[in-house]
Amino acid sequence: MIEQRHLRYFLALADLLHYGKAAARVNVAQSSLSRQIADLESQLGCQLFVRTSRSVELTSAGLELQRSARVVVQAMDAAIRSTQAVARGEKGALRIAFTSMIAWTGLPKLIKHYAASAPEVNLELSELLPDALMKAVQSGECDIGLTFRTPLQPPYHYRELLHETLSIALPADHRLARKASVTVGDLVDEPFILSPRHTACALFDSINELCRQHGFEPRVRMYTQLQGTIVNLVGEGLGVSIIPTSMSKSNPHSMKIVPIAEAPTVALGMVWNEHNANPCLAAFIEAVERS
Amino acid sequence: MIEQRHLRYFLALADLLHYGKAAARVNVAQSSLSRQIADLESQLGCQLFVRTSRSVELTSAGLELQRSARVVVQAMDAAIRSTQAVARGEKGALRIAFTSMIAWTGLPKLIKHYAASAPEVNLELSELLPDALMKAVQSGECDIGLTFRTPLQPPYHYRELLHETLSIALPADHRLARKASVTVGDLVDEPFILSPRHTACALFDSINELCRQHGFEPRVRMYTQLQGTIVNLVGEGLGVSIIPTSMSKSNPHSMKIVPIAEAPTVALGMVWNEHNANPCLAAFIEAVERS
DNA sequence: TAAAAATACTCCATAGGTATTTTAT
DNA sequence: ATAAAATACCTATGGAGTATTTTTA
Repeated sequence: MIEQRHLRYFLALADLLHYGKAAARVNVAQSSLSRQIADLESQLGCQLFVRTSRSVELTSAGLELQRSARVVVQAMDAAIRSTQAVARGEKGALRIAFTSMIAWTGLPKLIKHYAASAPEVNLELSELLPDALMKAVQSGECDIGLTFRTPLQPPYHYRELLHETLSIALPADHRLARKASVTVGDLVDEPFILSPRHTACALFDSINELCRQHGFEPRVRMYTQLQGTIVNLVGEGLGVSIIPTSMSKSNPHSMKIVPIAEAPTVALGMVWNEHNANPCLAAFIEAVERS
Repeated sequence: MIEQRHLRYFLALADLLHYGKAAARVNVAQSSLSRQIADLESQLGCQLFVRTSRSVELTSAGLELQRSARVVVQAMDAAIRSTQAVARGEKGALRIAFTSMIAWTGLPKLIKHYAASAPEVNLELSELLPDALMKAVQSGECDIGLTFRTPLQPPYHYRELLHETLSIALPADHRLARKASVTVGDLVDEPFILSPRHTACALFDSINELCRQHGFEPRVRMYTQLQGTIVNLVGEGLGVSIIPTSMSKSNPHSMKIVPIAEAPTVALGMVWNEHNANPCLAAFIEAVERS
């Protein structure tokens, strides 16, 4: 059977046209090269070289093999490289799911940083609500989820990436918006617009805790899943809310954003399944740890 | 070092996803295949399969290798095939030289026959005068020469392919053209138009011999190298000639062609150098022998 | 005669085979 | 309990090395 070895030896000899030098190039003794070339010729059933004791020349068949053997060894080289690149997570596809509000936080920067470090990885992004996102991570439909803090059991993992501060969001023409300072305590009796607990558990609990510290339970007039929708509804004057500060970018003119004295935060991070064998996932996690 | 063997075994396993069946396909024991795959994985430095005792599955790296390894083995296959095709003279280039008059004889049919049997061989045809043709064969500028009979010493060879009968060529309005029958003897005192001896030795000698049999030496009024030119000059009434009969096709209306009783012929054939290593040459000679 | 390819001979690494063990269902 | 992969162990092919012979310019 003709092996890569035969072709490598052959190419060295075809290039140098000297058994001794060609043998040195491929790091074997002259006799070994001689026998491998003879073996190759006998397997092909034709002469590849015309040799005298003073010169070695390619036959036309040899010339043809030189051309085509180069293709073979290059293909082998490329196969090894690309396979290793895939195994290292430098090539392939990574499916990232994120809750819609993530797009307004610092996480896009993180994805951008990863994308620059892995230019041959195709990213498939999908926007999902937090509970659908967890299902997607669990089912393997996506490799990484970017969402609110979510305590998980193995084989699922959560890794915290950043904290978003929370701010009070008031309609621009709200009576409180004219006051010099507003605190969470001022929101007693105000109608809240929030995401349901199952949609954004960590955020919901933070807000609830905050209100309880000021001695009241928020009166929730509307529940809606997307943070972007909350911002719009507040802007329309339908209520107040406590939102991740960066969400204010979404609708800056119709709202007043008031920082909160206690500087409460909501934690954001990534979730994944440790049994997910996509090498790009490990590379992603590593890239995130380095940045 | 990763060899073709590794890839062939890998492709079998990637295809069948079962060590026993894959081993059977490549005709080795299950244990051999198992160790070769393990060796391949260790040389690549990555897992190619996820195996349990009940199932074998490709990893993403394995999937990439399956794609790229197929390319490698196909390239190897193609390299072997094309090299052997060149060695058998089924692929490559054959440089054929011929004296101009050959184009009017039966030899084009022979070239056509060969060309059909060797569709991947590029033919490079060149028209040369007989002496230039011999030089081209000797220098290796061309592989085959089609010309008049030429006795040669090794390493050069002449092989006779066909005999062209000779005919008397008269201008259509010549006084002899009106006679019921014409023989070579009638050409005494007529001005001949011939090729110089060095240009078409065999033809020149045949004509001379013919005239001598009729008791005269031809009076050559004009020498010109190309047979086509002779035919035209005869047509113009500048003299008579004895030409290969098939040349009459070149200028049929202004000439009278008269068969010669003795049916003399001029021999045509091919010449080549036995040291010429172009495999297409051997294939050509063989094709000519078969036809 | 001298440079270089081919060959003779030896050694040992490893591909391949058989038999057995391990593993997960 | 069973199917299937991995492993242990053995054999022998053949790749590689050294030394020598052959070849031809």
